[in-house]
Amino acid sequence: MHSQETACETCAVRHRSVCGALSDDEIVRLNGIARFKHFQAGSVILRDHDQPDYFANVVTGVVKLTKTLTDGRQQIVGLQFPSDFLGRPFRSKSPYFAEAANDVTLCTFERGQFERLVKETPGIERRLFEHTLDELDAAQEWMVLLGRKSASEKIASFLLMVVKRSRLMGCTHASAGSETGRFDLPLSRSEIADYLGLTIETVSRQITGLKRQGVIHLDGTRTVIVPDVAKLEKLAEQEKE
Amino acid sequence: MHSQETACETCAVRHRSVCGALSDDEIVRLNGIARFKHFQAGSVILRDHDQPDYFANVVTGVVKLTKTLTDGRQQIVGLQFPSDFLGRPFRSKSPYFAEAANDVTLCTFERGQFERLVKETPGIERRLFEHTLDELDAAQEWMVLLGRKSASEKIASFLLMVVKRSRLMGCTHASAGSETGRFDLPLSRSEIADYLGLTIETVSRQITGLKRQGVIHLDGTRTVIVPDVAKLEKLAEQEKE
DNA sequence: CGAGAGGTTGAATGTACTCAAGCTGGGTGG
DNA sequence: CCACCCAGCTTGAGTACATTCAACCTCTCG
Repeated sequence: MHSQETACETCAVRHRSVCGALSDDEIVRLNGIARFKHFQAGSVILRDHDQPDYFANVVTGVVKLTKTLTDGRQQIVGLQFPSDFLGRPFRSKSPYFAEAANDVTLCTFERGQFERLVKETPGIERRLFEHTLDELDAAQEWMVLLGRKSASEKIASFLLMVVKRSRLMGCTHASAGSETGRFDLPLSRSEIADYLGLTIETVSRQITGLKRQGVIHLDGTRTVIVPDVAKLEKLAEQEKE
Repeated sequence: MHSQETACETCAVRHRSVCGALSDDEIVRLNGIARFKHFQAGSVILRDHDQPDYFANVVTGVVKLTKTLTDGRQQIVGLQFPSDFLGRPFRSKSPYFAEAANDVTLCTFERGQFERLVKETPGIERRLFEHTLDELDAAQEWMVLLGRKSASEKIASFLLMVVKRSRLMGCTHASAGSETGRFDLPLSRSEIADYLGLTIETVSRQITGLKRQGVIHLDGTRTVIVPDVAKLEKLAEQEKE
């Protein structure tokens, strides 16, 4: 892990991230306290119950947030994609463990400096609030998945979510009416299991099932091709309305 | 459901709710736009995908927030107790369906007026933000429960959560070292099932099990006595650390 | 007293889990 | 270059936990 200078003007996630709120001269100030940090897959970003010493935007890669029971059972309680914010403002202890799911680049802001900047720039706080609301929406949708969906619906919903988040960064193609997607899974089978409240074997079986049905194709074990996203949507059992 | 005047000075939840942020003269302004509304058990407070026309603090009773799949499966994604806030600021549509679990009193603020007040009183926005962070923490803890806990652990965790929330309003007694609790369940068996991702029969069996073990006593079907809270905690399988 | 909602209990079933073996592909060393 | 190793993944067989289906209980209300 090493740090380097940033350049907000050319930042790929600027408009989607909390920085989208800032005027040009505010960006200059932020630029002053921002540092890129790189993490390779699997490395720890934030220990639970620790006081984090920086906040961050995810620039590339995916960060997984996990909680663990005393006997070791794990649950992923959130995935942070590029443009998502990392860290709980106004909270001294992190409620979860944050880890790089694949290679990750963060745009970090030293805690004290960032908090000062937030105080002087009301637009940022509002933006942080909006991001927190998005996170809450995502968590509550996931509660429906965890509590009420079958294994196959869980897998379909998960793939769908990854398609949608990848699409934001431009990886899907609308071809002849039906949408097509091709993307890399940011998680291993066992991590998918921890995200969906399943075991690794069940995840594997369900993915194999979707492959047999022709709903997805696999290239290797991580790359997924979805010939018809609508078909996947039907299997995911969406929310009412 | 009917409305009536409020008196913030004597409000039981004032210091815990978002109003805790306000100075005396701000409270006077808020008092001007606040109206109590009563809902009897089972009545609809907020339809999903509707634009709500007011925000509210829960004053008494419990509000359940549910999401429903197209085929009717339900999941409760949140319970709002006295002092909790109801409504998503900066969002036009409610992501969930809100219903009075038991008889409920809300302290409501008409949408437009409240948004104006928030704009002029930065302390309120911060307070709303803090409440949203609490809600997010609760949601992510519940994800662990839904994804990774067994039926008996789920029931124990649920009872424990109700004990803790009831204790805040003063319903437990510390007697001779071990804590004792006596409280009414705000939910029916079938609602508990929808909160824990179980069926009503499983909920019933697990409660019977706890009763047989002597971990809880029942007075009627809704009133629970917990002779030793610590025993319940052991069965709930807490989070690490 | 009968009806009905909410709750409990029992028996059978099924979905996802556990345990175990086997496969695959990338990396290492002889 | 090939053999080997190992982690990650897949597949199979048997099991367990929660579900489903069904009957019955209990309390309240008309």
